[in-house]
Amino acid sequence: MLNQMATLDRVFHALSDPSRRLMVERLSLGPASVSELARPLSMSLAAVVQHVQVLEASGLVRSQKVGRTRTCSIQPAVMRSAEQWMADRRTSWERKLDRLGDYLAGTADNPDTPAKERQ
Amino acid sequence: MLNQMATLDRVFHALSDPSRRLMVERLSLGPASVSELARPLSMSLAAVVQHVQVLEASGLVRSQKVGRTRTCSIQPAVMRSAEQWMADRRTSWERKLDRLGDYLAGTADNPDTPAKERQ
DNA sequence: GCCATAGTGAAGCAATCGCTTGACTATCTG
DNA sequence: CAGATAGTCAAGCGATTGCTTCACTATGGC
Repeated sequence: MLNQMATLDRVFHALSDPSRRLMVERLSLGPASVSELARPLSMSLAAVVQHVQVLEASGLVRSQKVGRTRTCSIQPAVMRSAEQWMADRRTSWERKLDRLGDYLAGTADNPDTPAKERQ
Repeated sequence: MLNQMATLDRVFHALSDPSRRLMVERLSLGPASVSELARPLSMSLAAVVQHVQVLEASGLVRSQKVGRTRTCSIQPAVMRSAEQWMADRRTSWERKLDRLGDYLAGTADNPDTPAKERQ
């Protein structure tokens, strides 16, 4: 729960960069080498390697070197946990809105009901 | 699609900070003032205001000032679109893995099948 | 063996981040 | 009205980002 916090830091930070998101999009179609990831990116290969390191540190991507090429692939676990974090907060808020809607509908003909929310 | 990119930048960046995520968690329970958001955070009120501005610029949070207090609340739309982005990439990758599994299972007794993947 | 390919490591640099402080402005409350 | 509360604005500062360049080390194909 303490470490989970730092993981979410890294995952959201990793995804906050458009070049890194492009790499993830490419990798969602299948594994790729670093040079393959670099191809559409108009920046030095060294810069791409640094992006790969950020993705790898976040747990979103795993890579292994075979011969002289490093092949990267997606690791869906932490992606799912970041999704889950967002879904939990969002649905919590949306359920709250729904309950408020029900409350307002239920008290429309009974306006003297106290403002305290129902469970 | 061009603007969507920049929005995702801001949303993921906004969520990459633990203090801002804590604010979102608080807000998922219901609206709150800036001071309320500041309470558990051991930093100056000015810093909290800056965090609120980041959240607001991302579209995750909306706020309005009444009297001297600014009340913040969650705006679930962009949260959902960030979730969707992740889910799309993750499921694309997972479906790919599934097809690979099917392929390997289907050709277990027919190892001469070419390596090209099936559609 | 030679040369192109694929990556690594380190230094450096401008821009951005997260935060502080201090001065200031409203808005309530007694 | 006096003082506390809630927030705003701006300057500044150290740390981190996202790059670059240069030098270097494998590895692979002819």
